[in-house]
Amino acid sequence: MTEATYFILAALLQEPLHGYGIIKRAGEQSAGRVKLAVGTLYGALDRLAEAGLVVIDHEEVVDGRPRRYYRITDEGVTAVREEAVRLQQAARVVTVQIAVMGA
Amino acid sequence: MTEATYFILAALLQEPLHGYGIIKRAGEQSAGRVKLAVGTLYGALDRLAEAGLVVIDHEEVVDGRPRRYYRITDEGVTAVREEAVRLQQAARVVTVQIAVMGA
DNA sequence: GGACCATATATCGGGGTCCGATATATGGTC
DNA sequence: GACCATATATCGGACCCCGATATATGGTCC
Repeated sequence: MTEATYFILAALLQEPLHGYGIIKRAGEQSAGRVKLAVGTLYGALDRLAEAGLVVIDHEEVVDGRPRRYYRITDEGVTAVREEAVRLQQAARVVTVQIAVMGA
Repeated sequence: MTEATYFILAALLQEPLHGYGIIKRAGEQSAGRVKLAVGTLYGALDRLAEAGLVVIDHEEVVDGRPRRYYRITDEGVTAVREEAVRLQQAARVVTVQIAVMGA
């Protein structure tokens, strides 16, 4: 799983969001470090939807323009949880070694 | 930093290794999850060397074939340590939210 | 002896992903 | 009027991964 898809799924854990909302949420959750580009977002959302990790929750029309809300699926929650474990383990590989160096 | 470059740097933390040794070490450190492809390795090593995160430590000749040992630089150690922190924080973004969901 | 695998380096090309640029549209601020 | 935030969508360039391929040796297995 790429970093972009990971943060998209993470952004959707609380509630369904539309595209622009995902970008903002991902920025908030990472303290500004992650800035999803729009070109990244829509391509990644298409792939996630095809993989069944997200689905379209509902669509609204605001100011005459459509707004599409995406919802994470149970499968998506499982996938992002497993990825979090992998990231945690990857981080440990380095931190443990550096801790030993310092000792 | 991509996952491949991260695990290459992690593999070099203990001691200088040659290409094939890096592949094996990365596999060991990740309990078999990370399998660096050779095509990935040499391209990534070139980029890391250009960025100054690794340098060629020395070259040996074994059975008439050269064996090139790469060493991580201080800059490389700093970079991989910072990346470990980022991975840790990224993992937390998900684990904290899921913990709250369960509560 | 031949097949296969581990060791070992190197390159090439295809494919996937990221992301800035661009287009389009509205409403608010300065 | 200019600019920015909000909002969706697409395209192309750039970057990176990785399997395939080439080359070479030594060991194991049948």
